[in-house]
Amino acid sequence: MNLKQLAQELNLSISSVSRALRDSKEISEKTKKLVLAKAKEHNYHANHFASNLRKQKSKTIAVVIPEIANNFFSSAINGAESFIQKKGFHVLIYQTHDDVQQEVAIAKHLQNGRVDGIMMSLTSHTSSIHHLKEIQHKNIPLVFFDRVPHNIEAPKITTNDYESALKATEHLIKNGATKIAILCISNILSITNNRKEGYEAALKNHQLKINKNYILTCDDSREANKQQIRKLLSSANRPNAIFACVEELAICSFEICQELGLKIPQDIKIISYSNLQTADILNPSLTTVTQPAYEIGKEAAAVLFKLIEATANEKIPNKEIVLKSQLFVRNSTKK
Amino acid sequence: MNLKQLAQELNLSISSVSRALRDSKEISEKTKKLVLAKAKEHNYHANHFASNLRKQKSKTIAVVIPEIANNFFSSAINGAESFIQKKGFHVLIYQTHDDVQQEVAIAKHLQNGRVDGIMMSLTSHTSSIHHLKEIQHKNIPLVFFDRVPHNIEAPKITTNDYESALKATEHLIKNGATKIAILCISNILSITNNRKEGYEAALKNHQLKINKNYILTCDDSREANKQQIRKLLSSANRPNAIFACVEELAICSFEICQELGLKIPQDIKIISYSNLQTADILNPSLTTVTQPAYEIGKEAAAVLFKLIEATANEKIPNKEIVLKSQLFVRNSTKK
DNA sequence: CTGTTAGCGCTTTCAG
DNA sequence: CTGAAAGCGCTAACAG
Repeated sequence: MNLKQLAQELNLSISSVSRALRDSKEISEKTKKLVLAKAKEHNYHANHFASNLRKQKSKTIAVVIPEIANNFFSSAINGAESFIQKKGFHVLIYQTHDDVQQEVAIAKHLQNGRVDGIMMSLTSHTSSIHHLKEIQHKNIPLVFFDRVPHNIEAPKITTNDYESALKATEHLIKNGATKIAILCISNILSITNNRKEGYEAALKNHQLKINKNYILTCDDSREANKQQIRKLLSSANRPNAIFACVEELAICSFEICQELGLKIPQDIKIISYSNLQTADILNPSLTTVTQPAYEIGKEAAAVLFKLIEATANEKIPNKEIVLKSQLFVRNSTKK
Repeated sequence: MNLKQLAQELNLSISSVSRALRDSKEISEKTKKLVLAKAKEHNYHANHFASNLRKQKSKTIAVVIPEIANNFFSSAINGAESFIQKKGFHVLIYQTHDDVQQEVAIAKHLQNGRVDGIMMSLTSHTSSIHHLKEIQHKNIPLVFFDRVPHNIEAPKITTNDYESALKATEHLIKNGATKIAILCISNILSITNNRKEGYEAALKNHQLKINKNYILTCDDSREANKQQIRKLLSSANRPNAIFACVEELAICSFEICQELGLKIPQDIKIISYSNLQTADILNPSLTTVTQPAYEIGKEAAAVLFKLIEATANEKIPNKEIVLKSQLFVRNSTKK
């Protein structure tokens, strides 16, 4: 069922029917009703591709993230969607699985014009930004969030990793920790660097030495990470606290502690960046620093729409918006 | 940059360029190379809408789920995507937020032909299936997973809720539970009914009476649910075990236990259906029954592609495929 | 208020 | 092997 057939049945021209369906004020109420009724009767829905081709816009936004089965990103999507939906747009989700090649492939694909805007969070290994520049050259509005590139001009929404890490580390120090290890992920990402810097600043502020052996850089291999942590926690000079940059590493640490018979928090305190909303309930010994995932997604979407709705002559500043993380200590926040 | 412009620059016809780009064997290797080089130079990408309009297919699949920020569904999407991507298709995700109206709106929207197939998991309140029938009438391949309707002919992928609930309840009984409560969600959903039936069967098998007061039907209001559980656990005849049909209800129970000073598992044992992969690590006192979320998504996608790839005369049976859940007891499964 | 018409950019016969 | 041309279904400028 298409416009042509509808028009024939109604003895109207295609354009009148089209206009009636789109509630144009050039059409009389009477015809509108007639058309609407017929359309409903035949369960007519305008072809998406034809109208998009004609209008050169799709009312859809692409969200590119490393992994969907990740509490942070799924919450961020939720925030983004809440905004996008209000605008009557749709969401197309692409996962890179933290693989640069896939990120590049997706970036190429998105140049075909199927979306009106793109929200992106990079893989841990993205260093070349050629594929991102290409998108910008095609004038497709582009906003980065969380895992953002530092060498490209574009709006970026991030959290204050530095400050949060500093607070988290200080929390450990205040609770008696003296030898604090940090578990990082890939150090290409700015989030890792910021978190590490916050950690180091906290140590300095409290006259604690930075011990290189206490700084672990982990990767995607769970077993290798556990081995590193095991070595650290079995060593003569083992730390009495751990700051995990991501939850996965905190969980690995839990397992190693159990393996080695170390008690939490007596023998060793653990604090973690976490986006598993229920983590603190499921495990009272885990103190967490929580990123406002939902808000980041929502804010990124809001900025993206500013770009989309901006007229050609208007210029939106490419500033970085920094949202605050929350230190979430179970004892002090629960009644 | 479009075909026309490319053709002009190359002194070729539009159709030749189009063919070359799609690697047609009607084109000489020489011209192909020329075309490919030019295309790359100009960073050309075929317009998605134009080619879809022409070909009447989009190589994209819609996945409709209640909520993305939910471990089960995000894992299911992951499984689906792994399959869909291999086929060179894309994924369009729609959230209903467990709202029937939104589900209907999405179903209507998807009739515009923007996707080649649909995977769907219903809201807890979907009872009318008119909007689902409409999709079928438009001959858009449709597959249901997890939250499936019982009164419509279509492929459905589910887990064996009955058997899993039975095993979970028996696990409690074997560990000394005699008064077992069940926390259900909306009883329109077949999953709830199956889980309840499994629970009841286990009780019968062990000569335990079914106590109506021990069967709670919860809804979307966290506070109301907690109030119900609080009442149950403060009552004179309080149960010594709980089987939670969803994790959220287990977490509520934890909180109430803490509030009332009940010890787990001494005073009360809790077992839960759970899809939070890390739940057992984060909380050793929680025994879980885990659905194979990833596999469900993957299987649903596989079945959907059978429908998509089936020729008109072929018929794919609309049978329900049941995947097995896993009982996940920390002590017995960890080394 | 309604109709005619010219494309949007691409694929695909059909004709050479 | 290459080109001309029709048309996917819709929208919007233009004409009445």
